[in-house]
Amino acid sequence: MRSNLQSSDQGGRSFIEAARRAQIIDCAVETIAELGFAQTSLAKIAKRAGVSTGVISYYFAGKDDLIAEVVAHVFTAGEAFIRVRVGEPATARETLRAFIEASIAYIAAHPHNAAAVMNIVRAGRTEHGGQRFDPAVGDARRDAITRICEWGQREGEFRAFSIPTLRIALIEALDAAPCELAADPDVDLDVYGRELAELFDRATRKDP
Amino acid sequence: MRSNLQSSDQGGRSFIEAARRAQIIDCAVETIAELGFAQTSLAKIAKRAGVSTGVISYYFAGKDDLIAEVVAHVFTAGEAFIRVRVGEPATARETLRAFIEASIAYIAAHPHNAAAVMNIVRAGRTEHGGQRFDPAVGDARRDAITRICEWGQREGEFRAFSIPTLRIALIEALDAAPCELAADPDVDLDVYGRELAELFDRATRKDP
Amino acid sequence: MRSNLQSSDQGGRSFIEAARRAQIIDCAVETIAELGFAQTSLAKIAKRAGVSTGVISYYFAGKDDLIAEVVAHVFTAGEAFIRVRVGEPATARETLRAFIEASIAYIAAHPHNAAAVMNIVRAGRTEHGGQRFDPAVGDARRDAITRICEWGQREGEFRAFSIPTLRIALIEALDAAPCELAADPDVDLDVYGRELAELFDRATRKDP
Amino acid sequence: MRSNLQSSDQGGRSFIEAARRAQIIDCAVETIAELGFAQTSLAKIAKRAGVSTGVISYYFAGKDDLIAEVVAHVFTAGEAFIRVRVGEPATARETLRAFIEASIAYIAAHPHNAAAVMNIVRAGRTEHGGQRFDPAVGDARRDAITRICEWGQREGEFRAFSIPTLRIALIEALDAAPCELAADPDVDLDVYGRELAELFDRATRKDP
DNA sequence: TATGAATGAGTATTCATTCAT
DNA sequence: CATGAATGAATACTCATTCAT
Repeated sequence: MRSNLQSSDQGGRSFIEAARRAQIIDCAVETIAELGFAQTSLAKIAKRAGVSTGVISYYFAGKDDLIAEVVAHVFTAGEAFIRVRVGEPATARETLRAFIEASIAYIAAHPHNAAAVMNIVRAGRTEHGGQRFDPAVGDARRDAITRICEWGQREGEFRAFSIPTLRIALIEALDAAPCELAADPDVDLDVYGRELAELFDRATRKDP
Repeated sequence: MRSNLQSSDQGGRSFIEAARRAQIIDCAVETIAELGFAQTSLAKIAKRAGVSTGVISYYFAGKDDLIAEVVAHVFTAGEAFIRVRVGEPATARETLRAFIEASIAYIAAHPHNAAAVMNIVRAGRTEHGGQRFDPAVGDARRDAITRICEWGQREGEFRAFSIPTLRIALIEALDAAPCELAADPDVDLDVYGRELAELFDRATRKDP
Repeated sequence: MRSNLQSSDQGGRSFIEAARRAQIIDCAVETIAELGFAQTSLAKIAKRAGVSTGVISYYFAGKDDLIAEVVAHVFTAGEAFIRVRVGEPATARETLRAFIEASIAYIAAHPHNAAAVMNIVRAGRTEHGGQRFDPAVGDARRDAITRICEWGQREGEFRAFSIPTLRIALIEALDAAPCELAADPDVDLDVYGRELAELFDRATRKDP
Repeated sequence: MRSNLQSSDQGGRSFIEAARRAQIIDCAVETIAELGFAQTSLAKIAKRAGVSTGVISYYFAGKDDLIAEVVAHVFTAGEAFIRVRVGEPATARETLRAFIEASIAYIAAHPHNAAAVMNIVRAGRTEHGGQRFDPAVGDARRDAITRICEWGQREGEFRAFSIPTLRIALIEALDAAPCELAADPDVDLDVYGRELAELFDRATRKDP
């Protein structure tokens, strides 16, 4: 979107618009995290946001669009958080550990975000297994894991495992964390993150 | 009424009843596997079964009852399948590998069953993370994994990892398989199972 | 059961039929008295009777027919009970008192019968106020009251009140008893009957 | 938002809302009065109102809420009507007569209101005789009758009858009026009211 | 922009009734 | 005679979406 397309009152409209959208997305996150995706309706989101239901329809093309934006928003924030945390370790092994711990750290830092999105992603499979909301949204994460694995295998740090299999196992283990946390708020995510890092380090590294 | 009449009557009745219940459970499985749990209604299940919606209410106390029976049916079948496949290996390591490969083999053998139940279980989280349909249904599997891990650690085959963490990672990796298969029917579950077994073997075994 | 017994022995058939009908009517009474008319379904009646729902349809033309028979049965029994109790007093005043006390005595003797029928009668008004089930069923009672009043007025025992008005007030006061008793089982119907008799005696008698 | 804007906004909103609620309550009254409570569904009420059934759910929490509002609305209106009509007579006897005649006058003035509510109240008894919709709604009337009786007995105007018995008889006689009127529109409620007043005056007053 | 009233399709569930066995 | 499986209409209620204001 070019700024001149924003047209007449660019700044004002887009500021208001961005604020409203962000507010609605936040309320959607809270509502889903609290009630579960299946129990969440636009009316409840609107109520939490203190606006009328029409506002949501005004700013989003529909429920699916809102949900897709929720997912995109959380994934984007998560990626940024994780990228900063991971930094640029020298080895693939270090990177993988850092990636796992950073992923869990994001969940610990924003449990509602994570819970909402996992709720959506896991609930929202549709015809023939496709994800319902923007299947591309997790691509960056999948690509990141793939790159780490390829790097490690290329460098001889990692053994010759099937990357897709590892990727699935890792993503699922990460995505389970919000559910576990929601089910038992006393779960220590630090421990979970460290244990997971150790687990996947051993699973991937070359025999000594 | 003579006893053989009685019993044949009962046999006939319970045969029809069992057949109808099985048919409806099957159709529920198919529908959920195809459309996803959230998109599945009793009307759609009934339509697939070629009966009126009233029939479902006639044989099941309600939607939750039907879903619970679907889950119970699939889990029970899965447990039996896995128990036979696993047999009684001599070591915990062997048992863990066998358990993982048997679990994936069940999914390969009954992909719709597995897809439906995973869909239900993952979609059906309620307000505070609790599972909606008979949370006890997965207990047997959780217990089995826990016992294998405790056995291996006791015998010194396994290192001192956190059993809950491993259990979560393993269950999630297994439960992801139906989704992956649904998303891409060309996925080779044999490979997935073997890779997973190797992955978790390395993750759990004591350093050589 | 052989067909010649079946066909030739009408007594047998009508005995079975009468027994079944009586059994179903009884169970309908119990169910309505316990659950209320609106909460009563044929399935519940059948369940209480230990028969299948088809049996009810077999012996009664439909739900309305069954309900009408329930009402008729209870009214008939009540009339007989009351007729015996009232006997043949010498004066209209005595007869009115006896009628009131006998009516309440019947309710005390068969609270379920009375509760069920009052539930039906009061719930079952339909378009434009007509009673839904056999409006003629209460005619005998209405006629009886009318005759007593006419007698009393003719003989100069009663003052010149409006007979329809008194009849309504009296019937309603009698029919309220089962409800009161159901709402509070400790209600003393003896007292209620005597008080009502005194009340209507004073309301009808000629000034001394 | 300035207060007058606020109030005009609220006024506008609550005007539409109040109007719709009133319209729906009216249609519910008409439907119940015409078809009877048991035959009344939200769909029929909505159809009469010319709106979709969703509108009723929009303005009322559910069927029970709507019915409760119907009852409350009619009872409130009735109480106000009766209070004005009765005024403040000097004696308990006069008050009782006035109360009875005013009660019947209200029914004559708003026959549909009265018919609907009586239909609801009489149909809506649940399992153990309790009233289904806001049992407290008739308390004011019961209290009023009780107070009049206590007053009259204290002052020596009334004889020593059982107040609960009289109260029941009186309320039932009043509540029967809408049914009688519905069954036969030619009934002269003026006569009915005067006759009832005379009847209960004689039933309660002390012997001369 | 924002409202909130209104819609209409969709939800699970209940029930009187029918009918092959 | 009796069963109980099956129907199909009706029930209250929910919700995403639209639209006049």
